[in-house]
Amino acid sequence: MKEVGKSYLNELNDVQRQAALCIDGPVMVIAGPGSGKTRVLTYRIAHMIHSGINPGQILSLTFTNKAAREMKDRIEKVVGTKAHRVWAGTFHSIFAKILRVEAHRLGYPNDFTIYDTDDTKSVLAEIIKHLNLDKKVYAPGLVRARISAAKSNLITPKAYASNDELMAYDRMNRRPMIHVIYEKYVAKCKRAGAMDFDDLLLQMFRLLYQNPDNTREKYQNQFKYLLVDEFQDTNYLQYEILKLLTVYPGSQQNICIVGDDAQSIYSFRGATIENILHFETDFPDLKTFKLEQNYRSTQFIVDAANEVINHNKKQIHKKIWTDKSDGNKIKVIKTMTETEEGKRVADTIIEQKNRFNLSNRDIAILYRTNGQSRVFEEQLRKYNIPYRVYGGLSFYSRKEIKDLIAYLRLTVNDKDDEALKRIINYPRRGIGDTTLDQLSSIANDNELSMWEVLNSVSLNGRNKKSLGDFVNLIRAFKQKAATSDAYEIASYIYRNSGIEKLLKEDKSPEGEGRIENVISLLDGIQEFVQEDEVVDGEPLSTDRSLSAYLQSISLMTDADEKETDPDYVTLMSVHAAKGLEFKSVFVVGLEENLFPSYQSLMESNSVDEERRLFYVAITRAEEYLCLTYANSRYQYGQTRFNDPSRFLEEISEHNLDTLITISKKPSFAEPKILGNFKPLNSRKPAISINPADFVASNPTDIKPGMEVIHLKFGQGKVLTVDERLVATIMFDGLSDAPEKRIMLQFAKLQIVE
DNA sequence: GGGGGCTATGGGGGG
DNA sequence: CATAGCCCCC
Repeated sequence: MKEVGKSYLNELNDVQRQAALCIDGPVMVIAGPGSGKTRVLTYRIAHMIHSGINPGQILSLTFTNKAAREMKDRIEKVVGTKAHRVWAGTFHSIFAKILRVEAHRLGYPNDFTIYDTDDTKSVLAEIIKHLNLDKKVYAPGLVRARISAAKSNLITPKAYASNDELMAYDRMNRRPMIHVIYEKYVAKCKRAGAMDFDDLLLQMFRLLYQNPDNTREKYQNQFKYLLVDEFQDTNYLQYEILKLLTVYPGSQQNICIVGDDAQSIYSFRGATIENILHFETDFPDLKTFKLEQNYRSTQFIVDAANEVINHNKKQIHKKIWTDKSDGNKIKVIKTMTETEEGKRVADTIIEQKNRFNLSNRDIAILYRTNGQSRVFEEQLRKYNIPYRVYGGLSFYSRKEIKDLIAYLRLTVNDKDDEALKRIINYPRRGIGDTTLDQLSSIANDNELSMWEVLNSVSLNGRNKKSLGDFVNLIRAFKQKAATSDAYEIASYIYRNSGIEKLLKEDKSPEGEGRIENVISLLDGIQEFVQEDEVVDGEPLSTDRSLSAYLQSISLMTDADEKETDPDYVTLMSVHAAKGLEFKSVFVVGLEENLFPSYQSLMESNSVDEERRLFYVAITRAEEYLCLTYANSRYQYGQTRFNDPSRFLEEISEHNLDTLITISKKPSFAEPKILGNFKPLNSRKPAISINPADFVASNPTDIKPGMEVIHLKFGQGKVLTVDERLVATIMFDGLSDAPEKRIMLQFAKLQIVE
């Protein structure tokens, strides 16, 4: 598309155009789902650049790297390669980039390590152990959450200890030592030259607030124009950083925030909608725009979404509407088990592909928890439908990848104790737990890194050689790293650390998969080194060091990886789907205790957040929306029976397609046997099998020839019972393998009178 | 110090 | 059900 002048502005509606053109002073855009928010942001930036603003002065913060990359691509289509000069990225990645230049002013090395959640928990576990605290009471995950919340609210360890509310809360939960752990954790990270995810924000804040060498003015001048996407998901700390960058004498306050309170789904990591309210008072000259027209979805979907979200009381008033009047009603599928749910979804995908000529890439399956992906994967595989699972175990969290990366990390930053602990005995070199404990104790007591201990203290007999070999190995790597690019050193380490040899010993398919993964990691490093893009006559990046590479991947998630063949069905969590859209969307597992989640039902108010999450889920759909739930679900080693999700009832019937009740044999689903079938929109949620009504018969009473009901398999006839009380039963409802062997002592059978 | 097998425990979303 | 952690034995 060749653009002359500013004709791109014709592609915006009135409100969108006003929001895009209003580039001076504070602006707030409240943008409903599918309202063209990204389009506004894109054209706004394009317009800025067209108006002569230096792209390098524009800072555009998003929540995923993917969103940032998309935006850059779209800006590039309008303004050309100058788009690359825009600072666009996530809060974490942009700040990490800045801190790589500035960290030394705060007492960190510029090539600091970024600790992921696992590293953090491992550091905490060590501190908890060292303090002789019970690790069951001080569960690292819990402690991490407390510390993370403190950092996100700018509460230092000292402030934490003198904060009555926090201390009282910890005492009440019998964890009065959290503030001590917090203090030690901060010190230990600093000693290790490491920042956790929260530190990337916190240290950026310190850099601006404490202002060493006038860094505050430097970045205030650097970033004259700020844009923040998904503002409802920012936390207190992020907001304070934004204020430091924009609120100062003489500032033009060119900051544009875009958000939707109805799509706030990250309060668990400290996001607060309060920020929107504060924004209005902190920037009194604010101009507000509301984008209310939904261009994405058809009428039934928009209506349903409005119905659902209106159950939340606290909201910024807006009315989302669409002019796409025709469309398909929302399909609801109920199944007996989660396996059947997977099968029905796969069937429906085949049907949609044939009837509506959809490609795989038009289709997404969205779930509340990553663990739900498995059944859908199995069924899609059966039908040979290509799919891609996002989230869950990311490439970089695979063991073999983490192992090699740990070598790279230690080579770059020898103070990185977490990396050292991971590889000091991998591959095995006879350094066991005892030695490791001693090392870490000495390190803790003397406030040294383990590497420093290894290099200074003379260790006793038995391990002397293996420890010495390890030190020499890492020294050799460090020496090589000084003169090599990231790829050369990484492949050198792969070959010489013993990892290659170890992996090649394993001839199993899994083992070969691990080698492939490591090879593709090395390929990725090579790609990084060979990056040759030139913008405005300058190379995009010049730093090909290992350190630069590690930083580039540490904030990457699975969802950010490049597509090779783009025609896949997408499987992802609802959280990960935010900002995306698909022609056809399946939202699965709509059951109480799953969506809304069990945890959310325990805490007051958090059902509202689950509802917003559901709102996000259904508004991803353009034309076809299908909601599914299963009557029973195998969870945590047992069959659970959950009511249909309350959210289903919040959609009125005229937006829904006929409820499909699925069962191979109708008799299985007949109310007269199992009872309690009710239409979906009745006041009380439908409970197809109420476990409370089910009375298990005494195992010894069950004899061959009897008709029995099984909670999961339905009705069947007992064929035999053996001496160990194992019955063979022929179930009416099971077509594949109707004969099941049931252990009567677990009493899931009721005799039919 | 290493490895196998058993038990207890947890169990959400992500940068 | 998965995994971490523990115990026990080599």
